[in-house]
Amino acid sequence: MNHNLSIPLRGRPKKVDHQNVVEIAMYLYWAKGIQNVSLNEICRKANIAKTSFYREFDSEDKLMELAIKMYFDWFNCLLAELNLEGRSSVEVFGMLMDMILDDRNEDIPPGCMLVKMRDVRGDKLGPKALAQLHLCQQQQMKMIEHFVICGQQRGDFTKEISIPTAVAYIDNQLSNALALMAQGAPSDRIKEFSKIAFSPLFLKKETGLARGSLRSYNLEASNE
Amino acid sequence: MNHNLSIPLRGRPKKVDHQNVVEIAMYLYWAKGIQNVSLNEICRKANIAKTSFYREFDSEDKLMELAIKMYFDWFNCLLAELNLEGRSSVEVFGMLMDMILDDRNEDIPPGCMLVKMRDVRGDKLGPKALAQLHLCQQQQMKMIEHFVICGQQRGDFTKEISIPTAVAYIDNQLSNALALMAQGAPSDRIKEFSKIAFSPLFLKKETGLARGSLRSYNLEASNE
DNA sequence: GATATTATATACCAGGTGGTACTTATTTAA
DNA sequence: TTAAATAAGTACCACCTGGTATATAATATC
Repeated sequence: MNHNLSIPLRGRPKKVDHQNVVEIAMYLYWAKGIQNVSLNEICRKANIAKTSFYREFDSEDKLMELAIKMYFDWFNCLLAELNLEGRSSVEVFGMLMDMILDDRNEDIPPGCMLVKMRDVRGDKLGPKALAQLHLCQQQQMKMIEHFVICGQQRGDFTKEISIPTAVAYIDNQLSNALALMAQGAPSDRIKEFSKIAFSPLFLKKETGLARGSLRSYNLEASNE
Repeated sequence: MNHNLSIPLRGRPKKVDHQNVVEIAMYLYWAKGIQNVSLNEICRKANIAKTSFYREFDSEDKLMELAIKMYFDWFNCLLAELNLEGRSSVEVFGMLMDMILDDRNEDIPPGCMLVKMRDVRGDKLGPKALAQLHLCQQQQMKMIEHFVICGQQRGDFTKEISIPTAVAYIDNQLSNALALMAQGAPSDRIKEFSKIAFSPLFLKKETGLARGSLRSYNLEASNE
C-alpha cells in the first residue's frame, strides 16, 4: 500500500511505480500464462531496469505472490458487486457463470489467472507464489461453501451430496469452465456445459421467483 | 515402422534407435509436460548426440508429432482391450473412467498427454504437432459419438441433449478428470465428480443388467 | 590398402533466462 | 561545496535453449 509513500528523506527520487509493475506482471501472467512470461519482459514492458526491479522486490517469486494477490482482490471486488446474497442457488451460480463469461471488457484476458496457474508444473512457481495460490483457493472454496449451505437451508440445493464434495465439485466445474474459456471455446457452449454439470445439484422447487430472472440459465437441457 | 530396417549398404552403422527415442520423448512429455522438456534433455536421456537426432528426425516439431501419434496408438490399444461394444452407457463410461484412473502401473505417468498439451500456450508446439493433436482429438470425439448414438438407440442415454453437445460435454468431462488426476487428486474423488457430472446423461432404465457389474459406478450420489 | 559412404562427436552459434557487481546520476544534509 | 544517501543504468555472470558447421570414426566396395 505505502510502497511509494515511504518518505525517502534524501537520495535520488525513485522512478519505479510499485503498483504499476505488479499490475503489468499480473496482466502478462494472466494473458500469456506464467510459464511464458519472463522477468526481462516484465521489466521491458514496465520500462524499468532489472536492477531497479530487484531493489524494489525481493525476487521473481515475490512479484508473482503480489500479482496473485492483486488478481484475487480484483476478483473479490467484482464478486461483491454482484450482490449474490439472498438469491436462489440457480441464480447465484448462473450469475457467477455470466460474470465469468460475459462481463469482461476487451482489456481483460480470457480465463482465470489462478486456474491457469494450477496446471503449471515444474519449478516455475516459487514457494511464496505457491503459498499465495493455495490461500486464494482455500478462500474461494469457503465462499462456495457458504452458498451451498445457504442453498441447502433454503431448500433449493440437493442434500444428497455431502457439502465438501459439492463444494469441490462446483469449484472444479468453475475451473473447468474457465479453462475452456482460456482455450477459446465460445461462451454459449460453456454455458450449455455448466447447465448440464450443475443440474444434479439444484432442486426444482416452486419458489416465488419469476422465470425470467434466471437470465439464460433455466435448467432444462435444450435440444436445439 | 521400417526406420531402422532401411538397409544401409555401407557406412558406419547407426546407433540411434528411432522408436526408442520417440518413446523416451513421449514419456518425458507425458510426465513433465511438453513445456518442461527440452530437446537437449531428450538427447541426454536417450544417450545420443543432438546431431544424430537431427540426422534421424527433421525437427523437434516432428518428434512431437511422432510422440503424440505413439501415445494415441497406445491409448487406442488399451481401449480396444476393454471390449466396450454392446455394453450399457453406464458401463461404457464407468469402465472408461476406471481404465483412466486405476489401470495404470507405476511406469505410466498420471493424466493424459493430449489433455496436458491442450493447455499449452505460446509457440512451443509446432505446426506438425498441432495438426497431429487436432487429428487425435477428432478421432476421440468420433469414438465418443459412437457410444452416444449406441446408447440412444439402446435407450439408456438421454435424448434431451443434442448429440454434438453430449459428445463435447463428455469429452470435456473426461479431460477434466484427467487434468484433476494430473494435479494429484485422489481417484475416489475424481470418480465422485464424474458420477455427478455424468448423471444427467444416463437414463435409469430397468435393463436386465446385474447391479454388481457396474463396478463402483452406481449413479446414486453417496452422502457419506 | 585406398576410397566412398554413412554416422557420431566436438565445438560452436545467437538468443534467451534469472540474478548481480559496479559505475553513474540525482537528491538532501552538513 | 562537499559528503552521504539513494536510485538508475551498463555490463556482465553462468546456464539454458534449438539448431548447425566441421572434424572424426566406422563401415562396404573397389
